[in-house]
Amino acid sequence: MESEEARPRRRQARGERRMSEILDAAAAVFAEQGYEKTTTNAVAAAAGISPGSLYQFFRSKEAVAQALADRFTVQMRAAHGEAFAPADLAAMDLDDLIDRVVDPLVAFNVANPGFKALFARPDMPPGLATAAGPIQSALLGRVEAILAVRAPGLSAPERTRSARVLVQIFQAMTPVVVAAPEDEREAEVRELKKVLRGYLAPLDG
Amino acid sequence: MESEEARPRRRQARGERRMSEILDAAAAVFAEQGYEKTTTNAVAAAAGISPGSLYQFFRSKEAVAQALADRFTVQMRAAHGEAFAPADLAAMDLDDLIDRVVDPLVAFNVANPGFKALFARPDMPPGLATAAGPIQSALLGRVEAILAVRAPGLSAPERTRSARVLVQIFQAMTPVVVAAPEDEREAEVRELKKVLRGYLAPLDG
Amino acid sequence: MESEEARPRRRQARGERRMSEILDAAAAVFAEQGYEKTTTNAVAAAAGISPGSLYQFFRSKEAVAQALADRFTVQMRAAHGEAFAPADLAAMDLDDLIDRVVDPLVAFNVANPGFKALFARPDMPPGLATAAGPIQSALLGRVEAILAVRAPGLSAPERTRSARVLVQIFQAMTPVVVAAPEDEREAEVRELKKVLRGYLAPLDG
Amino acid sequence: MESEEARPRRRQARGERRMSEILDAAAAVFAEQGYEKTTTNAVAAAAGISPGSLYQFFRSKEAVAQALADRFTVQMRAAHGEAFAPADLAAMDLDDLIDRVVDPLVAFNVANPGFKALFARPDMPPGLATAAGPIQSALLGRVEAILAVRAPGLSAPERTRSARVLVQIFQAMTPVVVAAPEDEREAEVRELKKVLRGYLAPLDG
DNA sequence: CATGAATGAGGGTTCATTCAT
DNA sequence: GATGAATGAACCCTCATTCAT
Repeated sequence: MESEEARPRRRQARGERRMSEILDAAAAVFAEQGYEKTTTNAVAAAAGISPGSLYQFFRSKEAVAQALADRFTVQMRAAHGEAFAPADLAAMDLDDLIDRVVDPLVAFNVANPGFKALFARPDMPPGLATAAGPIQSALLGRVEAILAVRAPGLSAPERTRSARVLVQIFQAMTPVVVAAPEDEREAEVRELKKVLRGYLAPLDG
Repeated sequence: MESEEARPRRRQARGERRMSEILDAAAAVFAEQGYEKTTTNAVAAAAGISPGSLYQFFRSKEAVAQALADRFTVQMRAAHGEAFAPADLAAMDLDDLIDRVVDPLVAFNVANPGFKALFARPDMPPGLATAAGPIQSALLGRVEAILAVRAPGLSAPERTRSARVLVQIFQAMTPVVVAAPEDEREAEVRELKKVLRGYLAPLDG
Repeated sequence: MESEEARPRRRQARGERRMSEILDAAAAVFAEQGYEKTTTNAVAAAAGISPGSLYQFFRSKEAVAQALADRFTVQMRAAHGEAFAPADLAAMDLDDLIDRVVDPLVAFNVANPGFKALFARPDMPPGLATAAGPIQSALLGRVEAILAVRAPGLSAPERTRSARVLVQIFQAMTPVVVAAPEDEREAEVRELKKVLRGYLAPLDG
Repeated sequence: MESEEARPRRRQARGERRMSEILDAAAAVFAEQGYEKTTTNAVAAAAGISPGSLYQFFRSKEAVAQALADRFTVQMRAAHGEAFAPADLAAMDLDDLIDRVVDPLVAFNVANPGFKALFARPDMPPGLATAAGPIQSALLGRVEAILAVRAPGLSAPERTRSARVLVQIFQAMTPVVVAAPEDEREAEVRELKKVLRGYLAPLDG
């Protein structure tokens, strides 16, 4: 028999797990079909549940995407967590710095092929307010923080713009890296880093 | 009354014009709504024709997108036509070269905001075979040609890869440039060029 | 070949006819199933068209109900049109007056069994703002006008209230009259008139 | 610990209480939303139980409505119980008689706003067989009994019909009375009584 | 060729009901 | 008995496409 406390917690745990499973399924389907062509029924089926059940956890298709994006944000933040510790940022070699930032991000993207489907949603009403918003800003903030240390000569607006450019580059090249066959991936990553270095080097104090 | 010969030709000419008008309308609607959210009826209405008529010229919505992409390819090719004339490529200053290539492309993208809606279609079934394929390869070929002249040390596969990287960068940053308010566009373009130069400089013979 | 003027008019005429057919079908289905249980697909099927076609004429199920209510209003107004001519209202015998008002209304309700399904929609959000609103106010206004002539002693608020009572009575008894087998209908109508007369006689100047 | 005999009885008592609570909740929700728009989950939530539990007491949504109607019938019967005691019916003043019958009924309706939601259900398949059936017949029988005393000249069928008319009137006007702001209620009730008296007076022996 | 009404499969979502715990 | 997650049929509505005129 369950203790009075254990029951709700277990219930909740089960719910959390289900939500997670649904998001896993959604990530897979979004990755394969894109956001618009993805059916909620397809997501439900991929999650092994009925369409009705999906709506017990998420109010709408959009809410699923939102939650998935949120989860990606959290996961990504965790994925490269200490990479941005400002402690040794100043002294580090530029190449090392780039490795430290890029490698976990690439690993994350490779491990989460559904990510890009939400990261760049093109069919959204207003210009930039996609579900990717939070993800983007998370990255942006960190890159800006790095620039503040490594390129102190930049004015605030310049720093913001440069950060945006770097994130943009990363976003642009990531799909190619992810889509590349495993044995070419390394080479693609090298190119990505070259681009970043080429842009960063002149700024680097 | 029309001559027996003139009639078909005129017919054809009228048809061409109609197709062009439809594509104009499609470009506008795609630009505003994105590919998936665009309805064929909306395109027909924007073109001032009936839905049935649209299907007299294009087999499907996809075919409209395809044709539009093709037209963009041709227009773009024309837009920067002689920029790639190999004559003086070898001797030119790198910054000048970049200007020569980038400026017309940017101008084209600014003038054709519908372009990017097809250029980066995320909801397409197979990995990369979007309607943008032809556009991309057109660009790719030219960039490769330039690299062949400016970076003769590169092996063929390296050249291909580098060209792809350059095109990728361009594609990634173009939407930002296009979306930027007019008075900031110049600055965005400068950043784009910085990125390209940063990547190209080490390769440049 | 159609004249330039005839074409749009004929088109429009066809559209009007279709709308009318849909409303006929809707009236039948509403009458049989009630508003909530009525399916738009059922209405379309009853009208001999596809679900999609229905939506070419009406934006939503609600819009169908609205249009039907409007049509009923117009038809009903026409049905007893001159019955309310104020000319001879003053001199007329009370029983005759009641006959003049009630008979056409009853005939209308018998001929339009779908009417009551919209006339008293219980599942609508706000208290009284159903599609029947206009119908009710149409009747109300006319009854008030009659009272102004026949019961000049009533104050304006009293007149309004009395009119509402009369309309209420009529609404309440109409479903019974309509549902009654043909050979009992006459008797039911007599009762209805008795009720009305019983309420009106003391007011009648 | 419960005695072997007490247990089942207590169980049953608890069950009765639960059922009653559910019906309370149902009455409230039906009153607010109407029958069709009311969800069983909403009723369960309002009753503070789970959807599954609701179905332990009632076979279906319809069964809940039925039981609620039954309970209303019983309550109403009790509410005006002795009002119909035939003892002094014959001698009573007509106005007094009406007061005696109407006042408790009005009070009951005011106190049970959910009543009317079931009393006049429009979306029911067959002509008249709504959940209100029993309620109606209960009232009907009593009114008929009164008429038998007060209007002995009426034939049996006439009596039945007249009773139905009276009940109909009452039903029609009750929603208005209930919905009226408190300070206008009295006036509405007066009108209702006027209607009833106007119809009854000629029949009254 | 043009038209635009017509089509109908399918999408997102709801809700009465069931069932494993 | 109680729970509440799970179910799945069905609803309203959209839109790419067709076809009679």
